[in-house]
Amino acid sequence: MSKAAQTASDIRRFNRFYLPFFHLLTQKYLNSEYSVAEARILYEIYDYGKISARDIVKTLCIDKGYLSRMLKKFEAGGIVKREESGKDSRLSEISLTAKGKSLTERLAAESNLQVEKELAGISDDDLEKLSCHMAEIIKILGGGRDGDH
Amino acid sequence: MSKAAQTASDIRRFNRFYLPFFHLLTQKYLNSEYSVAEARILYEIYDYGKISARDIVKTLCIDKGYLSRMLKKFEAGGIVKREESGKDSRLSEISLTAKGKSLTERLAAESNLQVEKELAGISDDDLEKLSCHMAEIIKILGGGRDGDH
DNA sequence: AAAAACAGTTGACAAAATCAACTTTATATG
DNA sequence: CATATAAAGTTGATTTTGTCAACTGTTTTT
Repeated sequence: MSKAAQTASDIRRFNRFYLPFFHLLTQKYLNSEYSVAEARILYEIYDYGKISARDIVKTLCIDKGYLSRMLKKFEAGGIVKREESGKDSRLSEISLTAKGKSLTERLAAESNLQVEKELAGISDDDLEKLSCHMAEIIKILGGGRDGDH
Repeated sequence: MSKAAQTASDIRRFNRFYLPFFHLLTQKYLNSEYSVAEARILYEIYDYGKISARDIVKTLCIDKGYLSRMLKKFEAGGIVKREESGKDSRLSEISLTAKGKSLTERLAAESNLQVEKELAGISDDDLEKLSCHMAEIIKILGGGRDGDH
């Protein structure tokens, strides 16, 4: 068995433990009234400030029709706003309203709290190690850009 | 900010990187004709050899009606079989047929291959480290039972 | 023996996601 | 320039996925 095959097996074992541990297999986002897909879209817009639907489709790999409807719903709810892009009138610049920003921040905070709950009983020392191991994994797999919220 | 809150934030950053990296946010299982939920059920039965619907519901946290239908479909497809439990006639002992076993093994193999593909270009040394970091995370979070396939 | 709890099935329904057709605007090619 | 081609986004139809509650038959509790 190759090293890569062995590692793949280890990774899958990790996934089988890790995903259910943090409830990462559900479709509702936490206790909230939003789906995971919706939350991801909100985070994406939050991260970029201004972004086109096209780019959301690309980075999140979701159907453009599906996204279109969600954005419509968000707009109706006063969560996102759209302005025509000056250059290309097909594109719209999507951004969060003040309400949308605070909603997204609230969701992030709740998500953090939810994760925090699972960490109860773990020593500060081990928590530190946890962070390090994760950072190392990201480094090895080639990540490490993008900010947090 | 508490250590736990800081760690929660790190974990969420990890998740945002890790989940899309291994395509863990989709509902279709790989290229296969099975959903993630179906694959998880198959793995569960595979792991236990014989298991009741009740226990699948408990460990996977899915709706029993939903499961009932999936099992019906699996049975119709010759993938699982059910026998009445001797003791309690309400329960049925669910197990995989030979066909179901080879299907599950095929899915696992494909999943492994899929993961392996993402590992291309990483040195054996780093792969080793990857496995270690993951094992450490599992240890810290309190896991470490169950086998692999 | 009656009541309560449990395993599983089914029907009705809601939510999530996909697919293809279509409109409008921009870009490429002759 | 003109026409073809492609891209961004919208919409309708449909499928897939998941939820909820009612119901049947069985076991356990009291």
